[in-house]
Amino acid sequence: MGDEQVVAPTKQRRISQRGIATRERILEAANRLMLVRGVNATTLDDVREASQTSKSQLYHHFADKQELVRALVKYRGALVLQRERGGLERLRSFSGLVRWRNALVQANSLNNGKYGCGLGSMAVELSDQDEQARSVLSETFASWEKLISDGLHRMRDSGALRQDADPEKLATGLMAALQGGYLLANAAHDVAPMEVALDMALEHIKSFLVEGEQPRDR
Amino acid sequence: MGDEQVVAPTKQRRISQRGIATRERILEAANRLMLVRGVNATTLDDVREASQTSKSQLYHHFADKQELVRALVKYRGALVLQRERGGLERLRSFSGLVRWRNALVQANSLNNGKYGCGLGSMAVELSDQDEQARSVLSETFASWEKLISDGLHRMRDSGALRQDADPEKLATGLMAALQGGYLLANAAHDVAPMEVALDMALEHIKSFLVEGEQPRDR
DNA sequence: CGAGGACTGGACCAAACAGTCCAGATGACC
DNA sequence: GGTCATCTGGACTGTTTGGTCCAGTCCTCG
Repeated sequence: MGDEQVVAPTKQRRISQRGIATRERILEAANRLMLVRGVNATTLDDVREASQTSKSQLYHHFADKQELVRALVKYRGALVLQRERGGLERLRSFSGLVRWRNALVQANSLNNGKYGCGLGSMAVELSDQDEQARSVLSETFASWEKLISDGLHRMRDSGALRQDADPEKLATGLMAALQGGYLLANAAHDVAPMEVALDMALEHIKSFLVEGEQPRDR
Repeated sequence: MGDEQVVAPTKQRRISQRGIATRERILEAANRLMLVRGVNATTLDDVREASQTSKSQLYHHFADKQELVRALVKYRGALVLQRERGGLERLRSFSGLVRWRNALVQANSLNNGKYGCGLGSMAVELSDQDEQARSVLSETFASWEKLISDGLHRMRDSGALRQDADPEKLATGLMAALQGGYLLANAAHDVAPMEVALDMALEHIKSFLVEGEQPRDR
């Protein structure tokens, strides 16, 4: 993580390395600020100051605030999917799911549950305000769920999961538990509800494990 | 429902019926607008116009926007708890839980999943912005969960639920599934994810039902 | 029925905000 | 190394926003 160029510029005009770097710097600052303050409570002057840029740079790289927000939606989506791909694309066993859970819980407990999920909070704030942003967010959630359901499919194919398990529904349930967990943890400033929620979802998946089957990987 | 005076005025100065009515009208308008646009995206002029009041009335009844928002948090909290008390305080069986689920799903499907939960969306928007609002929201969620866990306690006491079931954790999990379901349904503009999430949580509770026990009420 | 506080209408204000503009610096390509 | 588009600094603008003010009306209670 960190330096990769996660989102390509939109327009097909010539673009310099310096330009790319500035654009990235703006997005990175917007990402940081809007995660803690929320999208609507963050002003362009906040972003300008935090990114050490000027008004003209903001408007050179983004048509207006809405475009910046939409770019941020894609930016965050790419970051989350990249991170989650790392934790999920080799998922083949229940214990892998537990490790994935632990990583999320640990990350969230570092801020005592604050801030919630970067995608979830944007979804709440933007869904009824920017149809295009909502649509991208919805697709991102779908991709995220697919990473999970692909893993569950692998588990089912390998015989770890029963044939009557429905990977898509299990993945949706797990994602809802995760998002609801983030939300409650944020309201409580305590990671505990997120743990309970994820454990419920994992317990539910566990109930579809083939009886007596033992986890196979390390 | 509709006309009950849900939230009492805060200050202990004399207050007339007309004043109460105006205050209520402002809160009702703020409630309506901020549900669809979000708190930060709704201006006081929006509220003033929608409530057919004037600037001076807004500031006569509320110190500033933050106070209005905090009053709204309590107002919505009282409304939700009132509604939920109706659906949950007589909860004694699993089928009662299913009826409760159906009511929520049906209500949400009327707007194709849009808008989400009035409390959940405020929690996301305000938790990192207004500590006092966060605290009230957190307590409201706790009260809501208690309505559920009280019902589960009754089920456990009556022998419907196994002794090793933990009503508090089950309630938290169910609440997380509900909130996550609202969030995903809002992003997808489709109630389906909420159904899947609630069904997962209900299935989980079901796994704690006493074997062979039949639902007893009508 | 009079006095004083609750309540209201709406003009007004200062600050914050998104967005514009242009002159100049930088970089890429011939 | 000349040319032209990309990129940048920052002053500027028009509007929106939260918030103030005051004159006047309504209501309550003695």
